[in-house]
Amino acid sequence: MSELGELEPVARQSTAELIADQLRSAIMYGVFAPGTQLAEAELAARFEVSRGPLREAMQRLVQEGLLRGERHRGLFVIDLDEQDVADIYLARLAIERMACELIMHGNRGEAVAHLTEALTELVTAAESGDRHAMSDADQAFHLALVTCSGNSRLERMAQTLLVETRMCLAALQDHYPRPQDLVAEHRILVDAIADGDEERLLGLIESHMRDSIVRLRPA
Amino acid sequence: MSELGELEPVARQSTAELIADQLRSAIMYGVFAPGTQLAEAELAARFEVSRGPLREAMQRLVQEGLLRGERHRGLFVIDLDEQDVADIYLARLAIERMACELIMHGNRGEAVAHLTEALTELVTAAESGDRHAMSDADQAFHLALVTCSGNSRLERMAQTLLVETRMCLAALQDHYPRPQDLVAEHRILVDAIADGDEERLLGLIESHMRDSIVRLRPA
DNA sequence: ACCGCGCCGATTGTTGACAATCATACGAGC
DNA sequence: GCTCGTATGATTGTCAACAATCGGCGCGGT
Repeated sequence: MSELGELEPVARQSTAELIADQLRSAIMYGVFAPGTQLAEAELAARFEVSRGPLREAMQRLVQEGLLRGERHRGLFVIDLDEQDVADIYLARLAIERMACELIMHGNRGEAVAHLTEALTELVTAAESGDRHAMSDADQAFHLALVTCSGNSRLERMAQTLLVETRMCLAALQDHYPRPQDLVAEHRILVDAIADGDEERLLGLIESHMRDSIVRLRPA
Repeated sequence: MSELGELEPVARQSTAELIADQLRSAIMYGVFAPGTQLAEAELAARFEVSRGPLREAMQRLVQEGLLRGERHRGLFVIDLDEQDVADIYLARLAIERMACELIMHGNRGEAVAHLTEALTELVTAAESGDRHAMSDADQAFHLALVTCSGNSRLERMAQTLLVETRMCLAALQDHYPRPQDLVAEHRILVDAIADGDEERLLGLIESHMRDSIVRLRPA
């Protein structure tokens, strides 16, 4: 074979991780609305596993902060108030700002490549007018941004925060910007990176987040 | 009774959370060195619970990134290389920097009060010369800093990062600054907050983290 | 009518047993 | 002598049953 280096250990996710991914996705898209109780028996039956692995998966989400547990009563999807919205976006700002700095002082070229691709997806979604697809692309863009920083801890944190962001959008009637504005907002980010203009980039990210907070304020 | 508002719901932690806290602490202090496998049967016997709750607790730590799982093989404490050290401190910088900003634009007085108390503990520890106590106080100070920001998500992230920080210190022969320097480093942070000098504060936090990275470099 | 009490179904918490997989040691074959 | 295949013990993954707790209902008392 031509290259031997790209051989990776065969991915073996644990059952708990598989289930956690599905649950996280369901929570993210609002399949389980905030405050909803997750009944063990019912979910276990649906996933066709026993309650053991399911409980392991749910404990992961508790640790992640997506579920809140009341002893002997059950696990519930967290509810998000205005304070949470602000907390989430400010935490994202902290993470993504650092990611931007790392990108600017790291492999900028690769980041531009990946983000340009993510931006293309966003444009496609915007043209389709599908809000769901736009949100997906938006989320993917920001995750790509953090991934490009090369800091796996930032990436993990961003992942959770993006899920919570999506919960806000689902819960708060999706106060989303116009498609063309959404694209423009992200394009200028890529441009700033490509131009190597760190100061501008950091200002843009900050506006991006702070604007989102006020946009979602009058829930 | 004089005040009724301070009544809190009786704390009912789940068994998984209790166990997770103990395990996290053990990992943090290096009781389980990086790379060590956590044997279920042995730990379950030690905690005097069955493997069920123990596994739930361990899944929490996996989600937290403190354990790495290999299917059908077991769970292992993550190992930390030089890259991880940098990742951890830069992630901390992201979090704590934002915490500083929130404090400066929020309830500065309360923050100064809490941090001054934490600083006092640090001084006491420094005077005792006990490295362990100094690390504890150092960690408590930084956690207090993030807690004062009032952002629970930042707080949760900081908690995990501080555990990892401690792992670095334990693994890398505790390349720790001199006691008086440690105290000074933190005192100027409190001073900057008290003075309301945000720019200085942010610069200090950044130095604090970046210096730590280079200090731990020649492992 | 209202409050307290106790019962009952339902759900969560926990356990021990069973199945599947892995790591190691041993022996056969080349 | 080395490699490959196999048996074995140990550990993880999964499950179904048991125990404990919760929420709601009805009953009796005041």
